[in-house]
Amino acid sequence: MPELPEVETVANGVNARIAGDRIEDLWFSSKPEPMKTPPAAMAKALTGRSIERVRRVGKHIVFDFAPDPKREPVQWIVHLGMTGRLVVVDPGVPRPPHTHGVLVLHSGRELRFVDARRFGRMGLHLIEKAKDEAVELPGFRGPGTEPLRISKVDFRSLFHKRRTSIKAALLNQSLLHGVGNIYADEALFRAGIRPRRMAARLSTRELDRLHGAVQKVLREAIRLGGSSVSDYVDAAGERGFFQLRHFVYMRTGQACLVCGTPIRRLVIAGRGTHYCPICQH
DNA sequence: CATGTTTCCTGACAGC
DNA sequence: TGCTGTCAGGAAACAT
Repeated sequence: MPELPEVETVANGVNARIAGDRIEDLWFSSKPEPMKTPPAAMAKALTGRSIERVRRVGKHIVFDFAPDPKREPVQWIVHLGMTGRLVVVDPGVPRPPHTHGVLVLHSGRELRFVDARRFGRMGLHLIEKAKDEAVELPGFRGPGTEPLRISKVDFRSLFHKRRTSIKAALLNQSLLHGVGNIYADEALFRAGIRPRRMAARLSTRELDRLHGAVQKVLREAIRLGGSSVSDYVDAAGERGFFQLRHFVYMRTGQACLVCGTPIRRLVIAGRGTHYCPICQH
């Protein structure tokens, strides 16, 4: 499931392959769920555009285009949801099932959005002024704060009044953007904090430890190409390796890698939550 | 406003 | 073998 490290890996991979290419043609499936913007409007706005850069903002993938004085500035935004894939393929490769969007590029290659479960989204963002950070497309949530850039002080103030569990707060994208279920569990383990603790009751020291753990775990995961837990692959179809470094996620009943105690599972905010009852307090 | 719960989807898997 | 039921979860929509 794509969280910040997986989305970053995909965005960088797509960028490396198609930056500078031009959109010649577009195709979209008839499934309404993945479309934040009607397909006809997306096709009209994007045909002929030159792709300047592809980058990650939060869990969103943002496509920036070369300025065109005759046309309104736009961005194309893709969210991978649970099972979404964005892959660049050479001409002639058969389209797999659950393909919902295809950009046919000038080079002949295709950028495809494939998503079995249809939790992913594609949409157009009309911009008046080019904005570097914000994703304000109606229907797409604002970016919250980038966890890799937030300072210790800002991190503390994000959570210190929240009367909910720290796990739920970490998953709240209007606070921190990009942390999902895997990295919330892994960061809480590394910080030695139980997921059910109320955010507002954490000490400054604990919040500082969590700040460090979130950044460390995300950086390490980016370095390893993300976690391939279900079917995640990057833009070249390669799996990541961070799943080999998981201490708790999906390890219910298995021995804690630090103390040997069986890992426990509970449900918080509707998500499976994994922790060590000895290492985390 | 803040927080909790339900819903959308299909593939994988367990159990019979 | 093939069916049924359960589970996985990001985030919008809805409820409290």
